[in-house]
Amino acid sequence: MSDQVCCPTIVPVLDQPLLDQELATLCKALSHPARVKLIRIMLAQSGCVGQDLVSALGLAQSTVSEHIRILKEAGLVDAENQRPKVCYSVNEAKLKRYQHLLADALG
Amino acid sequence: MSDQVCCPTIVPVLDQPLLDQELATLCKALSHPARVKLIRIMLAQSGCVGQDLVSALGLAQSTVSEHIRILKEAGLVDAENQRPKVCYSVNEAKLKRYQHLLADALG
DNA sequence: TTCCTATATCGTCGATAGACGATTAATGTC
DNA sequence: GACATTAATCGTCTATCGACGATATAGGAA
Repeated sequence: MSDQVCCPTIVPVLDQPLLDQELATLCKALSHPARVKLIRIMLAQSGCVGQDLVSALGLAQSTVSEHIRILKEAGLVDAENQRPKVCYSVNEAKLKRYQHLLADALG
Repeated sequence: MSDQVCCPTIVPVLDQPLLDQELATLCKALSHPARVKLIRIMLAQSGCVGQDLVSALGLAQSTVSEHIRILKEAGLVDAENQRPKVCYSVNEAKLKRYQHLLADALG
């Protein structure tokens, strides 16, 4: 048991493994600068075709596609098929949820 | 060049590689549930000794130490030496900066 | 049908993450 | 001095990430 100076009592912090996991997963999705930029671009123009994202990032098409996949998997990005193109856009609800979780967990 | 339906014009999104990187780095620090929980615990009791964190997480001491190191490296956690113990606490300023960055970049 | 375009997926590679046990370093205590 | 306690570091292992080129897939256009 630890003592006085810095933490006199051990506050029982609620175990919230699901929330910890959800927040961590969302953070992970944004843990790469390319993915942050993707979100910024999509927000700025309310949806964007993949080709333009490839140009904007200056990475290989397969690499950008993979970043988009990760964002979709986290629920942060939606894809609307307009064959042969695809329109990607930010899922605003998920973004809000993310910020809510953050505010909730981290004050 | 892409056309009409989903993104009529290509909005020139400001290149902000430093901000993208900073936000991504902070997100990465929180991209593991154990680290989210560490922050939650530290916030709940305004500082905490390592031993208690080890008990709370149920992971090996070396593993917890590594998670703490990552949080310190991101600037999210400060350590105050109280030999032989160490008191860890959340750097509130950095936390605020994180939320500010998020709000700024992601609306 | 035969191309062309746009996106997704596959396979590969090197780098990094995450876990652990063992060890080290720094103190306080006996 | 010998010992116990606490945290940091080291070494090792497996798993995952991030990049790329090559290929597959699905439509539209000629």
